Amino acid sequence: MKVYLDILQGFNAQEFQQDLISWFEQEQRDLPWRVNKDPYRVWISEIMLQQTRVEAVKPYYKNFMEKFPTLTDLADAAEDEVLKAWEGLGYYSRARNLQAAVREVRDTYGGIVPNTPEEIGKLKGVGPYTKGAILSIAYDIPEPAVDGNVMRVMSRILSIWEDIAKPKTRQLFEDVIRQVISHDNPSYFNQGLMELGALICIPKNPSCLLCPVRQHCRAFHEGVQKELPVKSKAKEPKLVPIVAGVFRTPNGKYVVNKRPSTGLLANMWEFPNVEVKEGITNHKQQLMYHMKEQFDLHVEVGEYTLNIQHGFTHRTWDIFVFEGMVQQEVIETETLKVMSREEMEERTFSRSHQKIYEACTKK
DNA sequence: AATTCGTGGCC
DNA sequence: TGGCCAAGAAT
Repeated sequence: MKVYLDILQGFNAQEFQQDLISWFEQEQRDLPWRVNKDPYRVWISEIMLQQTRVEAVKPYYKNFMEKFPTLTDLADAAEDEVLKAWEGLGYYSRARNLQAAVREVRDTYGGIVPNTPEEIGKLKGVGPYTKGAILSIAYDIPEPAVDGNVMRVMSRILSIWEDIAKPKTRQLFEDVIRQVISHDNPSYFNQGLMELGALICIPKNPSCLLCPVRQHCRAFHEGVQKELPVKSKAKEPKLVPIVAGVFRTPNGKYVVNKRPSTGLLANMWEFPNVEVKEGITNHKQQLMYHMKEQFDLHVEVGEYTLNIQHGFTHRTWDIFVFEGMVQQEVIETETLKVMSREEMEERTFSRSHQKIYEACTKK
């Protein structure tokens, strides 16, 4: 905490609050979730706005409020109906967690959204940001609500050069906000910071000449507003070599398996494959060994066919594809099947394996 | 701490 | 056109 005292040295928090809040009173956008402070309505908006743009949320929010006007309506609704109302918004676990949390409020808190950090923070889908947003906006409680906007704005205002991509950095900004938040109007203070980040203090080419708090902004005075915030890029994806086998049975069908129900590409179908262990150069032999170990299948591996690269956020698969034949009858299980082309068309394969499929069935 | 989870808009 | 996101949370 001592470190932050240096950051706030000479910063006039009170004038900053006034300028920010006055601006928000004047310039705030007319948004459907700003008609009142109903905690339920605020809650829904905050969940929908997670990682989602305002313009995308608007129509969903309106529709959602017509279908589920009160907390009780949402709690009593069928889950399918809720998911249907969420269809197209993305991050669907938000909808499931939201309804579970709303039911928790109905059953445990008599239908009243709790107003303490401890209680509200326990609700499913309510993390540090959403907790502070509901408490401040709906209940006028001076809690930080630190999202990407707030970190960008405050890193410029106070010239903070910590990497905002690191999870730990959010804690620093929460501590800073606790020191400078308005206790008279925490709602407009928090919303003002986010609105400023959305309209003026935008990521690229911020409109500093229109900014209501530029006289408080250290980055502006130092001319480094475009250098902030510091946000490290995701590190270069690691190249992961993989050997995959397109094995056919004597009657022309294909051997495929289903991925585990958790983790990367959960439940998707694919051609049998294995990550190449470091130092192993004999791909053919490793694939044969994998088929024996994993599926107890003796296979004959033919010649190397093609190479495919497929990118994810943090890794790139470098797939070496071999074609081959199975030398015995395949015992099918839930996760290992022999399929014709027609049967495969009806299953879900990951993109990478669709590429393999197309390449190997073209001829 | 690192991964995963969706979608549409932007330059 | 393809990266880069945008009012994060769960695991």
